[in-house]
Amino acid sequence: MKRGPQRSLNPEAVLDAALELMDAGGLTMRALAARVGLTPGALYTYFPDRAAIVVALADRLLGEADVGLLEDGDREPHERITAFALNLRQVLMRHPAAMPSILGAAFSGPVAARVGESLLIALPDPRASYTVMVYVLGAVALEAAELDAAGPVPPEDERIAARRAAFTVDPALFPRTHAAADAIAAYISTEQFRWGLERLLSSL
Amino acid sequence: MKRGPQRSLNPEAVLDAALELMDAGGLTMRALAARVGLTPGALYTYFPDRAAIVVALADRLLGEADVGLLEDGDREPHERITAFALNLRQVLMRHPAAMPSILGAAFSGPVAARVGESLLIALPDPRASYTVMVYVLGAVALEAAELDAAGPVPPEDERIAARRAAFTVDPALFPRTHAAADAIAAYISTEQFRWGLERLLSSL
DNA sequence: ACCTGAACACCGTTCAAGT
DNA sequence: ACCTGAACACCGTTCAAGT
Repeated sequence: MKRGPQRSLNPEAVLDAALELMDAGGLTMRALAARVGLTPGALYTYFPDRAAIVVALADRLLGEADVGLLEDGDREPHERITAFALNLRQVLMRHPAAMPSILGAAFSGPVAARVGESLLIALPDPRASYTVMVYVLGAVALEAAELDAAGPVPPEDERIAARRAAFTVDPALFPRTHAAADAIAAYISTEQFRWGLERLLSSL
Repeated sequence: MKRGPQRSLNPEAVLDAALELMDAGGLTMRALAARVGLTPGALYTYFPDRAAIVVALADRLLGEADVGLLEDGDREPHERITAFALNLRQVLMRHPAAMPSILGAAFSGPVAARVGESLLIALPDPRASYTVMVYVLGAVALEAAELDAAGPVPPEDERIAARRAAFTVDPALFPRTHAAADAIAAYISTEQFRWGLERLLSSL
């Protein structure tokens, strides 16, 4: 749905373009200006600086997660948290290049407060809530880190196969690592994510 | 131990200077060259590009953690892992500005293999090992993210007090968050880190 | 208020030329 | 092999001037 330079421009339209550029591997003020049909300097009418754009983008992405999953009264709390964690991981992995921004800005924005509150509904102990958030964001950060900045995200099974093929260690030096090669290749799998989350939740 | 331009320069000396610049909040090839008494172009004799310097730096930092803590046969596995996790957190928090690089490159370097192998000694199930690593790196990433890029890291109690003072949410909209303000301010505390880790380990 | 055009003070990287 | 000097192709941000 490319539209070229907009007739009437608003901050949301600028963010749309910024996200596309970030996904494509390079968000610069100059590229962003060109994308929305503006001169670089004109962007400063909409945002004070580049950092503000990145923060707004992070908050918007976090907002795409479905916090309603946490508040579904018909399901067990652990079930709700698992559903939300899987959903959040999926949402964030649609834009892996934005993950560093999420980590850098996640809990300052208005949407972060909404996520935190909903999490406390399902998991009233704040220490437990934060531990879950640490796990989810940590797992996604490590998963996103090994993706090419540019280009679409390959299917999970392809990424695992690529990890397995590329994996080599000296069996003499690292025997346990060598023996665990299959499991290590699958570190980024949904199954691993779910396994760790289940372990964690079972003690919270 | 400032020495100015070196007589004989090696890659390690370049990395020393690079780490200082990263801690100071800005690692650029030009600043790095000036720091070691070189012209920017000369750096490409030591490293192929800036990314290679960052990766080497990340691996070096990870190497400062004491993997021996994981292999101490006299102590319980969970005790060893706790000691190592606290040590790794401490080591990484000495250079918070390098944390994005750690996340971005942590498991490609040679030192990462050593850490992984040692972790498998204390925690033989690779899925469990990875879950611990996700927790530690996730917690440190979130803690490091809210620090100023430049300048030294303030003491933990000061950082918690600052978080508490800055914390405000609408009690009507976010009642649980409002009630948990003290615990939320302490999310970055050693106590919270230890609490989450203990919960996690108790089920692994 | 919104935007242009032009400038300022930077970047990373390359490369002929020197030693 | 190591390094300089100079250039190339970029950056983010500011600001007078226009509408």
